[in-house]
Amino acid sequence: MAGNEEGEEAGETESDKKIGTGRKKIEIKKIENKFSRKVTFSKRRKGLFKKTEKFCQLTDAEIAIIVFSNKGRLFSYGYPSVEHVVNRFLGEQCDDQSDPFSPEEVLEEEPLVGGGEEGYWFEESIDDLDSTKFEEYLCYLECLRKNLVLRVEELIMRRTSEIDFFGGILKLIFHLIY
Amino acid sequence: MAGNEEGEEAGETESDKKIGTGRKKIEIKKIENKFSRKVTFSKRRKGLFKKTEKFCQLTDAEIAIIVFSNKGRLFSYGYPSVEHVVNRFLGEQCDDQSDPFSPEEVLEEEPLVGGGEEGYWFEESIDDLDSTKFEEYLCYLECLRKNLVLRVEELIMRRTSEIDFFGGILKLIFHLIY
DNA sequence: GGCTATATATAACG
DNA sequence: CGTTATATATAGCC
Repeated sequence: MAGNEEGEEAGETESDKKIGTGRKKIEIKKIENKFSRKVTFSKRRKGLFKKTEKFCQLTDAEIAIIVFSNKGRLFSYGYPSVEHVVNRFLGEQCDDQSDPFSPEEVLEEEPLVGGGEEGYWFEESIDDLDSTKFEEYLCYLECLRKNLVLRVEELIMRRTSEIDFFGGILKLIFHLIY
Repeated sequence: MAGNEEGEEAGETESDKKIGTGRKKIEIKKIENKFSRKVTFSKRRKGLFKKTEKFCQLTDAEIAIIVFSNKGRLFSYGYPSVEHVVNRFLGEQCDDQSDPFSPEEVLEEEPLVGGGEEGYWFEESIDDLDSTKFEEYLCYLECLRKNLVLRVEELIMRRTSEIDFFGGILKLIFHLIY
């Protein structure tokens, strides 16, 4: 209330009423001044991450936020973790929720191969393996190929956008070889 | 200025001065009431995404934000795209960008495995194969895994554009399984 | 980094 | 979903 437009003249007898410093509305365009941009980046990034944190604490949502400054520095925050959310995101790519397909999870679970979590990553040559390990290893390779075929076919079947398709493939690859 | 403490009694002759509705400070804990949580989720998500957009427009940063509501709905925003940033993020995980690799073509050539053009696509169970074929098949699977690992690592090392990266992966997959 | 005035986001309500 | 009081974020300056 009582906003006298511009003139800020005379009669400033209040001692604890600092004037002349305040904020202006800025337009949302790239800040050209390098230094100002850096300052704004720092301040707003801090605010953004803080807001992000509050958001997921309040709403119990899973979230990932990844930022690269134009200088290339990486900042990220995630709940429960960036990787978790990113993986879930990549997994969702091949299975749209508007699709009345069977709602079973496609990625994200199943060891895929009989090797358990650690997988089979043998440094030795095949000859060094005893027959049991060898059989397991063979099964692993078998499963690798089969899963590859199945998953790729599955992905092809569904009509997702190209980029989604590729994202799913990438997730698949990592899942299978590591 | 002129904030009369509490008493808001009498003399409310201004017609366009609604009183009595305002906001309280809330504590940052999971909102237990399901409906309130949903409302807060919607409002804050909107605000968060808006802020995110302004942030990257002002500072020219690359950003990805991915949200899953506790009901499982996915929301995301990215500049230049979620996928781009996520991939850059995944790339950073294993290798720092200060590496100027040679720009030679990675894909497009080499049969990759000793199986010849037709590949090995066995319908029969392993037991039905004679020992020679079995060994060949084993070798094929071996090579499949090794090539997968090598190629993916190779692709990750090099900083090619996103679409090239995915395109390469896709070609690789088809090459390996068909 | 801290400060202050102002712009923005948003809780409680209709 | 619109409104309004209030909490928060932050531009400009130190």
